[in-house]
Amino acid sequence: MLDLAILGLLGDGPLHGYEIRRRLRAQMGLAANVSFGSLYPALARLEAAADVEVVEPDDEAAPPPATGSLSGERAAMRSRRLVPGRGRRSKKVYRITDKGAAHFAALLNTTSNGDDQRSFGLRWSFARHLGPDARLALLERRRAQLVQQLGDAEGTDGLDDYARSVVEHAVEGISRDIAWLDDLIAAERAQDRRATPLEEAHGTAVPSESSPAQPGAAR
Amino acid sequence: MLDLAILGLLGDGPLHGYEIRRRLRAQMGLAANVSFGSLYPALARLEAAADVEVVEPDDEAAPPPATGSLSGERAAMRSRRLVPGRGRRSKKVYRITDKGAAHFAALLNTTSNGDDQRSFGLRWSFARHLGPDARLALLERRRAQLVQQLGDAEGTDGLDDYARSVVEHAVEGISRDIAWLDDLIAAERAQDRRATPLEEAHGTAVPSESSPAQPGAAR
DNA sequence: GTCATCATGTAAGCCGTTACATGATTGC
DNA sequence: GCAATCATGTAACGGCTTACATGATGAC
Repeated sequence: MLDLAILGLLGDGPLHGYEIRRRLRAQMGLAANVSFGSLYPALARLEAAADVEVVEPDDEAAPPPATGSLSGERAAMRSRRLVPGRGRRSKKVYRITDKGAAHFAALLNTTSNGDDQRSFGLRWSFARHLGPDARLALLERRRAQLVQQLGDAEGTDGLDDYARSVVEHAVEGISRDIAWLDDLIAAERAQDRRATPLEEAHGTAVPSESSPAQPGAAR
Repeated sequence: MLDLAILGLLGDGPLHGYEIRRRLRAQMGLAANVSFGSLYPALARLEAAADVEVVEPDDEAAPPPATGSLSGERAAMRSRRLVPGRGRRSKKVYRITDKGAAHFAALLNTTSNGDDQRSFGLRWSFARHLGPDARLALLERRRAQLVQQLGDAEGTDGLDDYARSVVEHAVEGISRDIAWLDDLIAAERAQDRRATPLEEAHGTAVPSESSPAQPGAAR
């Protein structure tokens, strides 16, 4: 799960560990309170597996700016600017490799993982890397989970006011999450219909980079 | 944290492991998906520490029904009914000891613990065992945490629609949680004022079992 | 008599945290 | 030059999950 997050962030441009952590806090589902004690070993592991590589300071022009993502490029520039001599210490900027990109796609499409709140938020953050079918599948799997959680809640008999308030608040939160998912599902369906106006939808399973995403209706 | 939950549930009457797990799913903040692999070792640990003890089948009349809590007593009866000969196997019903009750109080009042969502939900479920001051402190500590999380979120610049929808939804959720806490805090304050109408509040710090709880305004 | 469910337990291992140790950069 | 912050790393440890193994009970 950490690997997924790291590779996904690195997909927008090279970053160093400290910055990766900052973005995880700020952007991802939050509560993603990754500590250095897990982040750096994870980076080392990914480097050993050749999923990422260290960007050497005189290493420019290599990454084609085709994929866009201004923020990532800006961050890379900033870090390059901040390293004058690089006496074999200080910042270590990582870049994702082709192998890493493939690994990322595989992780993202893995259906077997237990999607708890964080896992779902993380995956949905990277939804633009998924095909329309995979997006819908992800949303509906999450929805089913939440519905089941609602079912588990049962009645609040025998609970005092404090305990009951916790359960009721939790139930409200889950209900709102389900409503949110329903909106997202509707938006996805609408976009799919727009993309293929008079076609019978058939085996378009999980194409990795089909429509340009950016539905504009995701709220 | 698991210990806290177990001891708290056992405070309402004897239970066996399977039932404890069922209640954790159903009642506690949910997502408390404790598995047997952690529950049973925890019970064994608590038993070794004399925080809980096994109820022997011909062991009745011992616990005075003073503390109330119908559901707990009913569960105990049921389990007793279900054990005819008890050939040294099947259900193991646990009861909390005085030592365990003290341990529970200590855990509940511990302020140092990192209160994430679950931890807070769990503690607030047991808020009736806390004094008015401790209750308010718990609420306000949690509120401060959420406010800080909101601050960490920052802007959503550079994010695509998918990632932005995740962040925005998370922010909404946190805002709602804060509003909920504000309601609870107001209710607690109102109740405190009702309890001590024309007194200057001074050193009433953390009395463990003062007012009979059940404020009736916690929603 | 056999199947589903209730019920208890053990073992291996992952994933991540806390605490510690250290070096580089920047502002005052 | 000193402090605060940025930045990277290691080591010990802990909690919880998964998978496995087993026994009792009740329904049909």
